[in-house]
Amino acid sequence: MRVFWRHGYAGASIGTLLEAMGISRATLYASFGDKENLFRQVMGLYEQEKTAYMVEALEQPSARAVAEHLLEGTIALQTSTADPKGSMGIVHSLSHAPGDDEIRKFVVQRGDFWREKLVARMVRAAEDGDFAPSFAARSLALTLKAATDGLLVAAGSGTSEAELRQTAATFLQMWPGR
Amino acid sequence: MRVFWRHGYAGASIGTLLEAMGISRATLYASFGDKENLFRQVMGLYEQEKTAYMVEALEQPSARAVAEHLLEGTIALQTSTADPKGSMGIVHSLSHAPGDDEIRKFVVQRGDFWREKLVARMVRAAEDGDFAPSFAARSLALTLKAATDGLLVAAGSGTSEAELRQTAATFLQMWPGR
DNA sequence: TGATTTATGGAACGATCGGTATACCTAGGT
DNA sequence: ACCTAGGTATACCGATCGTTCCATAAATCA
Repeated sequence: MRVFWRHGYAGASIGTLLEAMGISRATLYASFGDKENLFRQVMGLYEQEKTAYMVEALEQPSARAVAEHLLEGTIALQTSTADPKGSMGIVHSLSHAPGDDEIRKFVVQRGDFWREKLVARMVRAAEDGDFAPSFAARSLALTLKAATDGLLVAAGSGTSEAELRQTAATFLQMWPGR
Repeated sequence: MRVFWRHGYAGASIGTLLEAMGISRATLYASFGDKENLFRQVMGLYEQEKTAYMVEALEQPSARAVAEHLLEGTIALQTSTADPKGSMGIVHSLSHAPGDDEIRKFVVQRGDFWREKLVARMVRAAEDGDFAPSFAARSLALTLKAATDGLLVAAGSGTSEAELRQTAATFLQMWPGR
């Protein structure tokens, strides 16, 4: 997972994957079929292990709490010294190298799924009166998504955790109250 | 430029570049040296042709006007049918494929340059009293940068111009007044 | 013990990559 | 008429890629 995360699908060579997994070439192909199939299973592991905070965030009681939890989870994902920086999803959703087409579609589809979950949550928050009616629920969700994606891009280019936290705090300062 | 933009450095093969440029292999190597040098010159063209709106944005009279111009320019960059979606800078700043190291450093360095320009502009805006003193100028700049990067990520994954505009409008709605 | 599964190391495959070298062509200047 | 500069087409180089195949060794189990 970390090899794909760090180097991207095309940049992760079979040899590098074998070394990291500690198995032989034949075993990999017998167990996973091919590289693309392996990546799909890896994405499942990534969502399960690394983006569980998204589920928790959606369960928060208010729009602000959702935003707080989502931003905090995004930053926490960048604090591990063992894991690569940035987002595995974003890296692959932007990869338009020839041959990466199926991979890109797959990853974008996963991203769309979570985006719509967030939109739905903000629609409910609007009904709860969590923010002023002058704000469109869907747009507010997309703005929050853009903010977390922006943080992940910044993290991937080497921005420090402290600066990420300040950025997130400022975004929350801008976040509309009821 | 569009070949690098669409496919990324590693994904842009020499053959594809030759076809797009309409020259022969020997001419390319005689004129540009190697692929990396060609890319550096392409990045210069990109900044000059496609990101001129950043300079204009920094010249706007208020923090809000800067944000408006920056967001508008970011979205306008995504409206061309001839150009690829997303940002050439972001795509390459996240590419950690082996051999892309020098390219990544170069692009990240360009991004840092513009980020600091934006920070400096927001510091001046703070002195002008463009927003409440409870907001930190640097963090506000980073938040704006995160928002534009988030928009570019969304655009790269196929988000429509209409939704990008609504997202930008909502962000501006959140933007602090004086 | 003997049979079966599952792993291994290693060779080989066709394809593609960035980059180089060679031979030929053509327009312009003196 | 001749030389030169800069273009093209084409073949080739070594390296790396994902993938397949094969003979063999280790572990599992009736």
